[in-house]
Amino acid sequence: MKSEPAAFSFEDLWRARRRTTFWDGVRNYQARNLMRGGMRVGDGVLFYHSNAAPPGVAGLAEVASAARPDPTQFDPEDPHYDPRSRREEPRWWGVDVRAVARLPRLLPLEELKGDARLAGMAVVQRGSRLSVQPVTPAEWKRVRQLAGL
DNA sequence: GCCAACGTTGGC
DNA sequence: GCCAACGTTGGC
Repeated sequence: MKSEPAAFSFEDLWRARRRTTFWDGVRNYQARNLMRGGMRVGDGVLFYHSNAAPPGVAGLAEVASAARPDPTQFDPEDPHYDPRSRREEPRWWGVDVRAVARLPRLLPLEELKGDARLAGMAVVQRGSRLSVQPVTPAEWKRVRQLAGL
């Protein structure tokens, strides 16, 4: 799951109450579908810093709730307000995410790209903009290994 | 700041 | 349903 650290970093999550936050603001159907249908409580999450110097995996987290409607879609004052959303049929969903482990070091995208075993990983593909991406068990293990865990 | 890649919108 | 225009993402 990607976040711009200037907006919300892994350290922000680590310091949050119960190290948990609701992952709101996702406005992409593919990413929504992954959160709503592709996640189970307890699933591992790679917390990725995008638009950062350097970009990369900043920490480990986990899915901490089932998906539920994102309240920001109904709030006209919120930048993620979506006037097309109706409460009877919410368009945008999110999950709770809980920080689980800091990494000994940030694992830069450049290293992910340089690792043959991660060649298929979504985040290393050219033009990969999706903010929520699936990670295979093998990729998960390899990332942990590279990060020094 | 640049710009390629991508998703969405809306005219037709 | 097509596709050009547009806005956004995100690496560099």
